Amino acid sequence: MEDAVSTVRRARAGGRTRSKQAHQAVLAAAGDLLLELGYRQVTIEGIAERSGVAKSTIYRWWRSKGELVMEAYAGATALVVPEPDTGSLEQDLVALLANLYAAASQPSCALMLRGLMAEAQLDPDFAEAFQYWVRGRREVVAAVLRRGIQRAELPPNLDLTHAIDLVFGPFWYRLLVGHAPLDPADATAHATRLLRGLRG
Amino acid sequence: MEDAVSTVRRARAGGRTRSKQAHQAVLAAAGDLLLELGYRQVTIEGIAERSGVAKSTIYRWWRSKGELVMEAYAGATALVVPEPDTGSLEQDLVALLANLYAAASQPSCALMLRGLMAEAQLDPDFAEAFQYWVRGRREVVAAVLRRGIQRAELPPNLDLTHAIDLVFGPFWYRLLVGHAPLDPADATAHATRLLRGLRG
Amino acid sequence: MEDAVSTVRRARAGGRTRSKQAHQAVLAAAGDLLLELGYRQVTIEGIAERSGVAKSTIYRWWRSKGELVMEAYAGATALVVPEPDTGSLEQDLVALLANLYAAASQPSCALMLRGLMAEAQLDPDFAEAFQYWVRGRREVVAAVLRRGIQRAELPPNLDLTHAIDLVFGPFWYRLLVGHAPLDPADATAHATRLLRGLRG
Amino acid sequence: MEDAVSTVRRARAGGRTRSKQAHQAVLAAAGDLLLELGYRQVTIEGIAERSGVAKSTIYRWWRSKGELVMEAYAGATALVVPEPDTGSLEQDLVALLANLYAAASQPSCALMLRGLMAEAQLDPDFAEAFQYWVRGRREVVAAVLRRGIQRAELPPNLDLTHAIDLVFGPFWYRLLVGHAPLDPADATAHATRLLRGLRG
DNA sequence: ACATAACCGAGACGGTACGTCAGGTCTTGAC
DNA sequence: GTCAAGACCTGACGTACCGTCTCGGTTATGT
Repeated sequence: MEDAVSTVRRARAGGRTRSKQAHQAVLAAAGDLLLELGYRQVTIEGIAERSGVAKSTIYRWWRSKGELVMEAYAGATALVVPEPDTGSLEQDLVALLANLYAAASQPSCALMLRGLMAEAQLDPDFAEAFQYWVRGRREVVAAVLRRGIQRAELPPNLDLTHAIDLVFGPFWYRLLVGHAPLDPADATAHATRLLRGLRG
Repeated sequence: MEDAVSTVRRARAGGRTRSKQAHQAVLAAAGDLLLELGYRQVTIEGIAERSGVAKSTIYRWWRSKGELVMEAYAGATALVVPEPDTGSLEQDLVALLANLYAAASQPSCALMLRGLMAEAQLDPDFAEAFQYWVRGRREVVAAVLRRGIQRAELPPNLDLTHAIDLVFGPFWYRLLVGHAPLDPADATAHATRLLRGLRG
Repeated sequence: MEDAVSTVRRARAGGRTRSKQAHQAVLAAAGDLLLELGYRQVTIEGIAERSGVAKSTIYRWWRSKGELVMEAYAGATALVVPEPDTGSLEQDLVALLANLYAAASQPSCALMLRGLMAEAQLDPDFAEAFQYWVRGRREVVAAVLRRGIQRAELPPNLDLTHAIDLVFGPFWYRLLVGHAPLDPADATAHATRLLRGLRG
Repeated sequence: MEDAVSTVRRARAGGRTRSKQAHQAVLAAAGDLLLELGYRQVTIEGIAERSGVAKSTIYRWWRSKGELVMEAYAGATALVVPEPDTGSLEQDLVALLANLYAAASQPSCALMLRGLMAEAQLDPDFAEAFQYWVRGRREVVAAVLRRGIQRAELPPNLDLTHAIDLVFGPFWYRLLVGHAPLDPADATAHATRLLRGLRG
């Protein structure tokens, strides 16, 4: 993951190799500070100080705060939305949504997700990276839905894009607006209503 | 609307009256700059310069950029999502969503909405004002759905909160992530799928 | 004193009369704040708040902080340097200097004097008012010295201006630089050396 | 001189070296503006603009306007009052005072000195720096007087502090109050009267 | 083995905007 | 006509971070 985002930048031709230690320290410090302060209060300078890594070193490897935070978060979240495969579409969706809701119930995780979404609105460069990540999450759901189509649990002409929007949309909306809590218990209701809408 | 947000601050007891002119100039400048530059690039100093109003005067009436922008936007958007009442739940929803999608198709409007949502993630104070506004929008939909229940187009035990999330959630999600265009033509499909999900 | 500085400004022609109360409150507040905070920290706004008098009212009667402070201080200091007349030049000078040193030993008085001198350096308008006051003090010493000349204790061709500079100069210098304390006990030594210099 | 005031701040341990160019530009701009506008009208922002150096860089090296001006002036004035050594006390004093009066006759120099003295009254931190500088000037005079004592031109029990006050006091007093011009021709008279006072 | 080049720390630098403060002017309405 | 209240423009304040740029010093190759 790391490499995909920030390494493979120039062909090596001698010279000191990149310090894994500095790299880790930066990501760790970024993660810690995000949890402590929230996205906006986190600054590159703060991360530099906390991690003991020079500001210029950070700028060498990440172009912006958003990109850095993205990477700091990417590893952790890989586990969060594993692709379920229970044999039943409904159970798959329930599992998936339950996972999602559970993750977002952790305040730290919720804060990060909200900060990332905010940054994506404000920084076009970061938006691209963020969208790339989102597409990955969407693909997981797409796979589940495709299996549902194969099993004839869903109509073959289903508009996948819209369908996936119905999975993630209400979740993000509630996460971002905060008008109601994100209770993992709601995952089942969400999934049920969702399925009814998708089935012709 | 304006008054609800920033006036009624202290009862008049002598003193020069607040300049309507300055107030308007600030909101106008804020609106213009938002369209030109996008949320992040807009600064209080820029607004002050453009409007010819002193920075301190701006800070007297608005605590943050977000609050100001909120007010600048609130008036304009009041028209955008009027409550439809066609006699048919489906047509009401279609009208409502079509309006929503149409508004968001204007890049300027989309930019504003995204900026506001971002700010709400980053500034707790602003989040409150934003949520207040969002609740207003939600209430419009709630009224539509309640009429649907009265007409027995929807089950009486419908969870309104979840239902409204299904209306706004996919819309905002697509607006914020930008993985697919917000085509007003999709409003009908969205409404249809939605209704199927809501009807027991 | 007060009137000389700030009243007799416009011929009265009906209307509400000037509030003596406001006037006193301002001077009192100014005096208090000067002692509490020192010259620089005192602001017109602070005086307005403390005295309960409107800022605009203050500006109506005094053109600047310096002028106000000057007036606040003028009454009090009238007592400080009364003209001594003991019959002996030496004793007159000792009395005069002792008075001076004693006044400056009070921190509050020292602070005021230093603030006034500072303001005089920075504001030409105020400098004029300040110089007017200083000339009054100098005249007191001039009278003492003239009596000394009459009694033949001093040469008749004495340069009074230089002579008075020798009286006040070292005093102010020490007060302003603060390199050594202003001990009233030093007044005698100062007077003695002074006399020796003045006598041909 | 410069180093004593603002450099030798932290031992080099990596990091870009301080820009002599920026340093000089700031001092030059400060000097120019002082002459053009006078102490009070000079602002850090003005100096930043004139010098082309960022405000933050100025604040990095000087804590206040006074400190900066002090340094801007300190170098220039080092030459102004060199220690005279003519072999005769009287001639030494005359030379010294003539120098002093001549410097203060230049309006620019007078303005600076007055501004520095004012600032010293208003800012305790600056007062310390100013006093340090004053002590240096005093030490020059002390050396002259000590030679006078060695040559038995002055009594051995002379109170040096008071003596030096008599040298600088009347000078500063006249400079600050402005009741009479500072004519270099007066230096001789001043010195004469002074000596008479000091000699037992 | 040792030069080369990329790495890294420190931190100075020019910037931009921040949010605050006080100054001084003006307007309103009560007395 | 004076006064308290307080809105207003102005301008400077001192701070925080930004992203860039030297520095001096430290590794790992790769020849």
